[in-house]
Amino acid sequence: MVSIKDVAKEAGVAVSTVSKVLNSYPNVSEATRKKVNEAAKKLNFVPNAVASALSSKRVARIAILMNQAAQATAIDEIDMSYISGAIVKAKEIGLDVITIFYSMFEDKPLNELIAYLRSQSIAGLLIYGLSKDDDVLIELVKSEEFKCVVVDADIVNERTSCVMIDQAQAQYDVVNEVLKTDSASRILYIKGKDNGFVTELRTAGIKRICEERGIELMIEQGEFSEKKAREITFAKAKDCDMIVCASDMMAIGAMKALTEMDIFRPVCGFDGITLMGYAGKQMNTVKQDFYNISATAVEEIDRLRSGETGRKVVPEHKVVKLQYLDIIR
Amino acid sequence: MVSIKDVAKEAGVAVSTVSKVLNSYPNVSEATRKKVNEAAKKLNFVPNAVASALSSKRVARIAILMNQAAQATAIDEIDMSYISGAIVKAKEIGLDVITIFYSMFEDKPLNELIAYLRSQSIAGLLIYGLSKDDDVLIELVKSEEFKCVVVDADIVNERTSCVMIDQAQAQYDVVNEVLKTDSASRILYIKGKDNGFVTELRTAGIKRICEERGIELMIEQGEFSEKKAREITFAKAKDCDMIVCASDMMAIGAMKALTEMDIFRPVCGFDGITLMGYAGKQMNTVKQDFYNISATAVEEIDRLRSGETGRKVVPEHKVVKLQYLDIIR
DNA sequence: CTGTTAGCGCCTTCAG
DNA sequence: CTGAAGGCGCTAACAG
Repeated sequence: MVSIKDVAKEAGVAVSTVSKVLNSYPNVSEATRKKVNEAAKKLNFVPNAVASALSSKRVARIAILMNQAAQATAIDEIDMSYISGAIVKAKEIGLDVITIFYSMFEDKPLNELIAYLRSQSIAGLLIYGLSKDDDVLIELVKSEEFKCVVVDADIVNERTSCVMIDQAQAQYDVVNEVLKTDSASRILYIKGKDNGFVTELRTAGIKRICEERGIELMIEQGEFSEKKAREITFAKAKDCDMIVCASDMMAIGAMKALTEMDIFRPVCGFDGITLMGYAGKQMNTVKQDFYNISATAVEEIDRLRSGETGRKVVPEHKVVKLQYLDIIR
Repeated sequence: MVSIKDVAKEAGVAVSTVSKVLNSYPNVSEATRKKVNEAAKKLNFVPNAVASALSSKRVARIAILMNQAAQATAIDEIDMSYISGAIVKAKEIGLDVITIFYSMFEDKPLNELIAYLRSQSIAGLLIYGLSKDDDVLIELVKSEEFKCVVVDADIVNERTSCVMIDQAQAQYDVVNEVLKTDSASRILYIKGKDNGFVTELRTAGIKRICEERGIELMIEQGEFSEKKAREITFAKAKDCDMIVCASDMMAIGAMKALTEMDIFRPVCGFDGITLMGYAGKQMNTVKQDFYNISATAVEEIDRLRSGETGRKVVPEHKVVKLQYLDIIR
């Protein structure tokens, strides 16, 4: 392995000078800068990021914490978008990224998690898919041991920002959109798990529009589960004239049930995943841009790293109509 | 930050002794071992993996190279399984993992990629989704600059292993399975892109079974694209009595076309993704266990790291019948 | 069995 | 503007 020392020798300068060139310090003459660069190129020198981090005590390493089961699921599209958005943006900014599934620390106590993260010289955490049940993780965030950015959970403190769309408004908007083409007097709303951070927010959104329009609202708890939504739809669809679901997977379940029952009700989902196209011919949904949300989260962690204090970031959302033909590529 | 030195002082021993305890060297008395551990716990000491790596020159860091577009797709389930399988197994073995999308190095020359990997002290590479067009990556593997494990591409050399199921046999098996319940005299085979490493292998599999059974075979190139498969099906389905696709996405396209045409043909896919359940009521497929394939790949890279030479690893495959009800959870 | 002593490769004052 | 020297936190001979 060719080191900074070899480059120094080759260029006929001191190692410190090479280091300065590498880190583009201002006070180096153009002549020596050139000499050093040429020597580096000639020797095919590659700086060692590990040594650099150790020496400078400047770690630019963040961890992506995901709530991913070992089992693959059909909604991995969301997680995958989160991951790639984060990784690409992080590389752009010059941050090193490691991905961690928090199922790997399932029964482990908080201090073990912290120890692992510290041993890995993690400077910041990006947390996805958090629910109110994840005590250890929530403690972790609240401990303010690390700079954190939490996606889709409303936690903010000195060292923690959160990134989430305006859930209530989004739920309002998607229903508003459907009501432009379909009328409703009784809506069946299949909400998410009570331990989800977004459940109440979305529920508030649909409540508001129903009140405004004088629409009757039946709320059921679908656990974010396709199967549960399917069952609920079987039981309740006949009593309503529109079905609104707090997630795409539940919307798919509802759609399948309607197909089997052979009745029609407008249905809308929430996440805007490609998979929606397979559920039926057409469906309204909030289109969340997970890739960009994740990129935003990385920018936010960078901001925290530079000493700024935590805040709430609210990306834009859109409402779209997904149809089968949209997704054929 | 509390370091090994602080622990040494607290325990009243030398730093080297602490180091030995940490790395569980044999020649340390039980008494001092205990002293050190207590001191470490008391000071809440966490070893610095970066420093350790630098000092020992023993880097246990691998990179996952993925061919993932920025755009999310419906088949992310596969990539996600690959990623989680690799990360979980790597943590088990004690390997550090970073994920890289090779789209990030799209137009960059080989040496830049190598420089990046070297700067990150990468000891081994896990490569997924490689096609024959990826010249730079193939060069990278052939350069033997890093230990590599390539998934689903038949490249082996001194420092490179590959992991892939027996593609020909799998394609044979799935058709064989369908033929147990449906007879066919003319099969439409929608194969993958010619630049794919598995395309010819799978094609060989179906050719063999058709020859054995005296079944006529029509082969079309579907580019692994749902849309293309759909078009092909529209054009050719009437001339055949069974459709076999070299990927699930193409099978879904074929299924959709059949539905629209309102005709029935047995269809089979290849990957066994959940999404298949949305395409139709029932479909045969090769069930690849991506999670475990990826875990196997990590084990293989660990083996290479320990000095063994490259080889080909062939995991088991299964044939299953996927139906909508299977996937409801 | 334990401690001393060099580094790993790089960064960073501080003199010159 | 450049170089010498002292670490960063840890490991690895080598003595003792």
